[in-house]
Amino acid sequence: MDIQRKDVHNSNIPVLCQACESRHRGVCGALTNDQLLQLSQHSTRRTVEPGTELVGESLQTKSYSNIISGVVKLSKMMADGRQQIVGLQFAPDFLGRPFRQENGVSAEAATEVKVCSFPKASIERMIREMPELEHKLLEQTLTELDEARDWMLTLGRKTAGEKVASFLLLIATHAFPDNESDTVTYDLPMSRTDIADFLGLTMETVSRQLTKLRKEDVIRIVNNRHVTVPDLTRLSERAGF
Amino acid sequence: MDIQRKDVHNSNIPVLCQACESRHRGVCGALTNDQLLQLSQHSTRRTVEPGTELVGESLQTKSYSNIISGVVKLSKMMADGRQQIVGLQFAPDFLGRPFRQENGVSAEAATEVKVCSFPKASIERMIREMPELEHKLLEQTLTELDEARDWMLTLGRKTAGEKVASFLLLIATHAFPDNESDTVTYDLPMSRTDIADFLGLTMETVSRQLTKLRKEDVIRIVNNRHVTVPDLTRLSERAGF
DNA sequence: GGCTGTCCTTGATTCTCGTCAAGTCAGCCC
DNA sequence: GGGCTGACTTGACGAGAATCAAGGACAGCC
Repeated sequence: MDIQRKDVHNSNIPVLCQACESRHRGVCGALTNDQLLQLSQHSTRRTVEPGTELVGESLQTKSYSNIISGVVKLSKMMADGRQQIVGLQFAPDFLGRPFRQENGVSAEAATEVKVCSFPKASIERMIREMPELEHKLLEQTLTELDEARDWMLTLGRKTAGEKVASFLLLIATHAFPDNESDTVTYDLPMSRTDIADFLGLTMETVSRQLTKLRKEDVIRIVNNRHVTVPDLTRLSERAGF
Repeated sequence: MDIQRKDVHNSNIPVLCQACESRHRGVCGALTNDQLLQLSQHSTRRTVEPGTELVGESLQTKSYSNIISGVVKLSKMMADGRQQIVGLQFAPDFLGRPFRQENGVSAEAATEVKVCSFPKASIERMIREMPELEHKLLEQTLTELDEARDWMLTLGRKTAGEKVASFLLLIATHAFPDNESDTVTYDLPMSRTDIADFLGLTMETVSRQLTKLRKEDVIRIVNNRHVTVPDLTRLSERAGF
């Protein structure tokens, strides 16, 4: 009976949304099935290649998106070309700056990324009608602010070695948020150049520090991207904790 | 008549709130006079000396505050004592991390600071009842996130000289948000050590860069703290813009 | 197989900023 | 006045990361 009820229940949920993380951990969790249905009629799903610009400084934001899978990098650039990645976003994060145009931040797919996009107007109307949706947004924004401040400590006060270890640790924890074990394997979502832009270093320094960690068996790397951390505690000591 | 009406109108506003910036640009703007009255009955005003800890990692947050005047610094510290200031807050900012305990950030008065504090429970109840209040909080949080990301670019990619100029510019624009003229005079709200902790530098480097800017007449300094910027455009070029 | 381009690593050198150590200056107390 | 303190400045030196320059490793392509 219970199972049947659940089936009936699920049948009200738009097909697109049925397996979507955003319904659980993301902002869509604030919506009723009816609202979800209504929104899903205006939403479009797409898969984009690494390097695709999702929110540009030029490209005016006409829509918001949920990240279904993949990693998006947010970056800022100076007039002379110096670049800094100011945040990474993972599924099921909400992408877009409500109530204001993006403050000189551009968003680009770091890996292959699946997104679900809605028109700006639909979301803004729903926000006004559904305080619970705004609450979810506030929660996510506060989390992003905490993460930004953690990273400021990394940028301002850590050595190159600690920075690289901090990055490896960040990816490890975000790729497997519920990981219990002390060992973990994953693919780096970005190039050495991107890592350098995230850490405020040069590509060469990142490479040297990775080599150092590899030689001291804190990590193992195959194919430049595939990383194994045999002992997360040891990595986290290297990160300055 | 109009004047009279305004007087009557004002008489409903709690005395404490009548001249308070938070009612205009801050979160209290979301409240009706009745709600303001209700809240003000539980609120306390106090003035604290520079150096006072307002939100500690130890000290559990039992209350939220509005900053009435002065500057508050938010900082994070590593196990070995390295410190990074991750944000500055000015009147009429809201102080405190809703819905969660502070994520290892401590808040300390940089200057003499006046705050208006309310019990955690009162605010959280009002947030549930008043979506408009939550909206204000979201607005402030988004602004803080933008500022944090701007600062990440400064920390990660600017030279010592550009960092110090960026700091002087930040204070100039926050001290006089509506300044039209190209010249401005103000007091630095913090010591060289604090500035260094904000910029990810050492005290000595900050001092040398200030001297350099002074010798090249980009700024003038008297009494270590009192700064005059004769030409904001020139300062902002030095900051990397 | 060789060719090309991209991404990454490694080495040599330079330079910015941190470290360590004096030295200056204003305020304060006696 | 003299000495003390704390905040800041200045100088000499060195370490760590940037820069400049080759040199692999690997995939795609002919």
